[in-house]
Amino acid sequence: MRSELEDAYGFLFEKELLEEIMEYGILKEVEAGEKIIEIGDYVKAMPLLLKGAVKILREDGEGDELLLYFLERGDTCAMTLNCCLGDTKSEIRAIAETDTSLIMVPINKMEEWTAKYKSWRNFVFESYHSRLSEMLEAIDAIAFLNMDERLMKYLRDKAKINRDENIQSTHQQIAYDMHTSRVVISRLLKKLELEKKIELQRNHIKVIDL
Amino acid sequence: MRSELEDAYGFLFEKELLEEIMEYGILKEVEAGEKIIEIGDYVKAMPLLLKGAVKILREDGEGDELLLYFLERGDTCAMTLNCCLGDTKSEIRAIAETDTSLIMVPINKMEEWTAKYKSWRNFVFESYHSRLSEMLEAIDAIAFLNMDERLMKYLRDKAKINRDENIQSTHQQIAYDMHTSRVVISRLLKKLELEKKIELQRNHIKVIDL
DNA sequence: ACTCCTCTGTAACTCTTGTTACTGCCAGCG
DNA sequence: CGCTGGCAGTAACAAGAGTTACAGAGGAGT
Repeated sequence: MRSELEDAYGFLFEKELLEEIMEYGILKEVEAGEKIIEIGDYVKAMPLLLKGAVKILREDGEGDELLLYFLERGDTCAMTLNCCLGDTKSEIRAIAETDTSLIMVPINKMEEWTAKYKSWRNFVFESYHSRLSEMLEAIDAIAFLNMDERLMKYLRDKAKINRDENIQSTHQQIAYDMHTSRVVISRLLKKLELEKKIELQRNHIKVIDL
Repeated sequence: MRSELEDAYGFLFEKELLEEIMEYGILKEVEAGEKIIEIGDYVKAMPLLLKGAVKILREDGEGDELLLYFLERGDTCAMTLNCCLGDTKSEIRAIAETDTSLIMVPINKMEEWTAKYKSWRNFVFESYHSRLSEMLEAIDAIAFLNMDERLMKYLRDKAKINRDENIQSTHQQIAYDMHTSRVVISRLLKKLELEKKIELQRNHIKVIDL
């Protein structure tokens, strides 16, 4: 845990802060696909990502989902931050995209560190900043792009986050993430293949035009 | 300025902080329709809303807009906050919805107060929280609602922010805010009128079903 | 090889939204 | 008074996305 923490956050935080994180944080390992936070959960700790990737989803009234963005090593969930401080329920769902390790930091420490460590304050602000930017990007995609462009963006993002141009997903899974239907995704994937931007195989998509 | 500041923020901030805001903040009055922040601007001060309302817009590549949310008295622009701290350009446009007064606080003070005043920290976090929530609401509207539902939500929001069920807008202005075309808005407004949810007159919409 | 189940491809149709084009209305102004 | 320009209503059509239905391909297990 120590070396992973230092790898991911060493250049950001002071030695004492790292020590405190080691002392009060709880290591949590999550497998790909496992749920980390559910909508409506009260969140009692804030996660710091050490390894892996997490996808953040929003849900509509009928239980259908929409992918907002991915988190990576060195990120934290600003939504959780919110919930911790405001003592409100989670408005999003977090699911491990790959096998993931994270450190759960109890809320009361957060308060303390915000007053005590400048580096922590900067981290928290920086984190909010990134998340707002990613929300804007999500809005741009939904509001300004057509489905085929959104799909291409989705595939690129996914390839990037997994560090692998080969994506192991079914069309149905993609459709869930993008809040549309399987048929639409199949149709557009075929179109993208004809445009030589991707290659299709069963349970497998290779992104060429990264 | 003092009484307005106390009205809007008195219950939030300590006396000393209010004094500091009075000392270092600059009062700015903006007329309805005037631009406050443009995309790409470097932001050197953070605004605290005393009076009026501000609309926050996002722009696509072609110069078309999309309304994200409104700010009211007691709000601040988390985006600006971001820009100040991160020294990055504004990613949004801010336009006065009504005649508005705001206090511009220089960035360097912000840093200082974050360390010094707990109430300021809470305010900043609370502000981020609200903005993230509003972004989520915006995403919900775009991703999950049909145009007619979005339009109704827009009209209700607008009536609320102006504290007036009578909206003085042309169909074209609404179309800009919602990133669609005038014809679509006219069509849907007519439909909403038939459903007795609104009443239409020239340059004027009355929201019945608030 | 056969079976079963999941995944993918495709056609045909509907619905919503966007586009183009034209008409008439109203207000302000010379 | 009539002209003009901005605004609103509407029709007709186009395009994109969602839906339903069905056929066939691929893989795992027997």
